[in-house]
Amino acid sequence: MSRPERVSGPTRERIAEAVRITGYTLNQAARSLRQRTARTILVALPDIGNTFFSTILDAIEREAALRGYGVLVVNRIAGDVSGRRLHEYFLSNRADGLLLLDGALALAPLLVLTQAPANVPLVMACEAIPDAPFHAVRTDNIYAAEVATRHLIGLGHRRIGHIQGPPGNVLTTERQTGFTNALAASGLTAQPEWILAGGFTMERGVAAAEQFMALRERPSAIFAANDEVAIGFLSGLRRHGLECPRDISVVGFDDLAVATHVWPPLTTMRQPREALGRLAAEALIDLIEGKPPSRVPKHTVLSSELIVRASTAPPPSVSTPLSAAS
Amino acid sequence: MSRPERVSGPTRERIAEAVRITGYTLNQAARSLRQRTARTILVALPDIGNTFFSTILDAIEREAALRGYGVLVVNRIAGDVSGRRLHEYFLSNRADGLLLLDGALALAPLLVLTQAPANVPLVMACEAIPDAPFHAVRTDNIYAAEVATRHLIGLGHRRIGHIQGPPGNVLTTERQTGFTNALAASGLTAQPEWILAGGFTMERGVAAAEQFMALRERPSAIFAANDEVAIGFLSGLRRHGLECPRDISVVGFDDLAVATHVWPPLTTMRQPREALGRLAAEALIDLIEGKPPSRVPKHTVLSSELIVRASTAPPPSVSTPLSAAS
DNA sequence: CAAAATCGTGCAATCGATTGCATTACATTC
DNA sequence: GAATGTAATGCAATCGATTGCACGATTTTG
Repeated sequence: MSRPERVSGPTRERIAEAVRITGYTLNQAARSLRQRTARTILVALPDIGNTFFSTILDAIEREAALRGYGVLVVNRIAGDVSGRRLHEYFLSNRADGLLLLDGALALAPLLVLTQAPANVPLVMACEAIPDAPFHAVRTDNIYAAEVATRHLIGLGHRRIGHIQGPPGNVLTTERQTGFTNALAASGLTAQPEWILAGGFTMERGVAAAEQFMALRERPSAIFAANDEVAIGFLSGLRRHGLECPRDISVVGFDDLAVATHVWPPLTTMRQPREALGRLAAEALIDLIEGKPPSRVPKHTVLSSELIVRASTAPPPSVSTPLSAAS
Repeated sequence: MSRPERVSGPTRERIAEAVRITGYTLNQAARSLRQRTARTILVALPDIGNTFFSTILDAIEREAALRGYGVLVVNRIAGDVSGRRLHEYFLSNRADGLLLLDGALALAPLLVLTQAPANVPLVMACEAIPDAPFHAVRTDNIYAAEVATRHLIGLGHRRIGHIQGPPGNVLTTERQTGFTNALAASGLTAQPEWILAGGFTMERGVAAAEQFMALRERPSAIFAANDEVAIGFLSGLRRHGLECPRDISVVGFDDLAVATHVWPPLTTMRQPREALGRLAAEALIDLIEGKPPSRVPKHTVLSSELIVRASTAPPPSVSTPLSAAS
């Protein structure tokens, strides 16, 4: 069944006919055993419940199905420090490759997994562990954060703060770096207390709002590490009577579907989630099926796009923005 | 390895030791082939990208992992009318059971799947196909819709409308039935044009808002089939300058995480999503591992809870609500 | 103490598709 | 026509864990 080109045309037809009549279907377990292949990829996520990831998972599943692969999911892998759970899937031959959407895992167990003798094909998506020798499909977070921050500067804001992502996450570092870069390029700096502890959840956004309200001197604009934390932040501010964008401007990151529908509609950096998922799945399956992978891990870098909505406006004191058009 | 009780204590220890030294792990493909079992369940979803489902998937994955099962996901199965894709997973022995979260599938192919000779264990979750002989874990949608509608009536609303779910979905019918029941019990009826075409997405909610704005006589309150459509509806109304709850009250359904953080925070029926997912996975795995299933399919019915937030208030004209406390 | 029952271990067959080699049939070349 | 080559088919071995039976050792029972 796996190499029909070996038999002649007529015979192939006879076989197809027999398959039709008897309703034969290939037993995947037997094939897996013999071929040492599972036609399945394992997708490891930090949190399926998060729309950001579930949309990407959607794209992954679609691409994988097209190429005849099943998709196994493991969620909340962060707790699995030793990578034990992931290892088991491969040692037991249940999956052919790993698509990793969590940059917070320990590097060592992953190296063990990808190097001889295991040699598990691995592609990281969205969150790439820095300097790790893995293929990755990601966006340029530093640059995108610069664009977001420049947007605020362009509107005339001078006191600009940042809500961080979760501690220890690559994206947190990158987005904050872009933020700082953009400020520096305009000769601005953020007070240390304007860097608010955050995370990637709405609850953390609410907490950041409390932290914000307690500030002596408040920024007039905030660049939030993602949409969820931005939405929570806005919701928290509202309880204190602050209004966006009248009192404060907020930029998010991701462009979740809900970002257009909250009030005010959120200005944000749109990440090409569909493409991220699709390309990552493609890359992984190519790696699985292809020749031995090139020694240098390839990074595919997609770009994000600024989507301007109503959550950003010139600061209260400035009536004529310096370069709002940019 | 699969029945350690067959060997004596000392021997078992020696084996454990050998496993440790050699780093042996069981080849799942070989076991699957011999045992005709995959230790994997297949979860079929209408849309992973939707938070509602992804949260449930989260719970399913957790429960499955506890019991040593992997989770394969198939998304957007609605397009697969013949059930071909689902069939293949079982014919090829890749999964031991099916957890179906989509009530919109054709019944016939599912019956073929669950009956001899295939006999695939199947549990439906959330959306149970009516009168189908399958086990199910679900909530009482009719009753919950009644509760939601009664809440509006209790606030003093008399002109109450409904945004429907997607056509052909069980939940659409059930929630509308509960809505109509509650009105009838209070001697009220909804004008036919107050029943707005909707769906389960924010986009449909925006469209429903347009439909709403075009009405001659507008309801003072709306019961929406779910939170997403409610959020889209509110967002659409805002563009026309209508304010909630001043001009209109809205009740949603599901209690998505974002429901607290939109403006105004949404009054909604909370569905126990974590429990739905967990119990469904439990039921399915019991079915897979257990004795031949009882001939009568069992429905586990969980209840939803009214969460009152700021999107509902007495109607503009009524200053003293009749029984707002209820 | 013999007979019966129980327990533990060893062994060969099995699940079903794939794989590479051996064999046969047929076409091509000198 | 013989020799060489190619294409198609047949066949047995293989992947690795499980399964049930057979056998020997040990304990229980009459």
